[in-house]
Amino acid sequence: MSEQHASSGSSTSTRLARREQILREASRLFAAHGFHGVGVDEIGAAVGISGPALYRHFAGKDAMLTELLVGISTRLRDGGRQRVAEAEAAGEPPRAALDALVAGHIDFALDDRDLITLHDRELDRLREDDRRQVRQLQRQYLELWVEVVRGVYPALPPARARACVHAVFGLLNATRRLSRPTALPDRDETAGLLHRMALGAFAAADAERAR
Amino acid sequence: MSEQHASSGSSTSTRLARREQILREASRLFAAHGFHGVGVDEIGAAVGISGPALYRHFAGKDAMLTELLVGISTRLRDGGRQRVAEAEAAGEPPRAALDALVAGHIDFALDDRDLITLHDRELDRLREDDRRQVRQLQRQYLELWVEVVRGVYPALPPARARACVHAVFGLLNATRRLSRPTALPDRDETAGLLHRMALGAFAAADAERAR
DNA sequence: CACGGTGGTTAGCGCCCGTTAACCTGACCG
DNA sequence: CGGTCAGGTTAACGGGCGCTAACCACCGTG
Repeated sequence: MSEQHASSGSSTSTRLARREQILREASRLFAAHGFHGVGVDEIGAAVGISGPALYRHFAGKDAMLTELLVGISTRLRDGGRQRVAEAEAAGEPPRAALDALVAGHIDFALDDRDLITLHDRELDRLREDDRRQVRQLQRQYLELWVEVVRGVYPALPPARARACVHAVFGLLNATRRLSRPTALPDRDETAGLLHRMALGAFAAADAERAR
Repeated sequence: MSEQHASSGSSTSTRLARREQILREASRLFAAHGFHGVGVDEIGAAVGISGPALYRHFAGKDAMLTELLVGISTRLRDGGRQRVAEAEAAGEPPRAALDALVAGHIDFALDDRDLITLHDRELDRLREDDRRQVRQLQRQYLELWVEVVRGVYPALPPARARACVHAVFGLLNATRRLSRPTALPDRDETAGLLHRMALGAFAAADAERAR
């Protein structure tokens, strides 16, 4: 309401930077200790301010988690849609769209590990209406995948395709577990490995149909 | 200390049943709301007693989570070892041992969904020494898989094999997400699908070596 | 029949947490 | 130069939490 006429340039930019800084640290802490395991004082300390000062930027602790989850779900869905649209506009075969989806998800999982963790761990900590919104975004992202997968493997029944996509999400999101301690051997190498494993899993799921 | 001479038969059995009942409900609640999101009164209410009565059976809330995580990790490791030993004793090829591992893990993931959830979500809520114990059990289970996988795909370097096993764990553990709402189409069908996807992922990981 | 132990109960304590209140400061602006 | 306001501070409050204390009922045994 009161941000229509952004007054001074520098103050606005610093304010936005502070907000993003808080969100980044909050996502790190939530991913490490769980939403209920992190106190507001802890989040404040992580950005150099202390405790209640966070309420100058967010309505409350819940609001931070909500913004994180809505943001990540939206980015995943929109990024996926854009990649699929680009592949289709280029007149490429369905396989190329699936490649683009897989590559995009892997980039996301490798670059924003904390957010991926929150994304499938802390959904139930949201208020009812926010949870519904995030779930809708997640479902739209999933259905996008299902359509593309069924384009590549038309014989796969929808329910089974949905299960496959869930399973591949699990495979790709396992990134958070492996690259933590082992100082990932090489980013591109890991990405390529995950990419081929995901495609191999889909292919094997389709092969099952012809048993 | 005081349990050497188990006195009355019936009281012992009911006591053990009550303990297991508590653990079952606690795992369900922890999986649903997170360790910090569940109160002891809530756990007590789930088994028909109220609040502090739990302290007749467990030293505290932490002890319940510890027992759950140690139990599941031990079961996974020992079950895996037994299956591999049986396959090798029968003189079957390495592929059979991998099949047995995959099938065992799928059974576990389908039958004990809550425990699988806790297993990779709430590890960091343990006290330092307990966490180390659970992590060691998990690592032994993982290394068992790595050995078997390398038996099937000898050209796969160890570090990469380890990453593959992590990824496949993620794929198999994604069960918890899919069978919740969709009233899983059919248990055996789901198990078969996951089984083939896991094997397909491994095969694709090996194929990458020959790029 | 007294009695000890097992497994409950309710009351309450101390602590921590999310949030609000009241106050302060420094930058920008008329 | 005075005023406004964004963005901090500390103090405090209310509630919920894990856990302990104190008490009690039942039940099998000497």
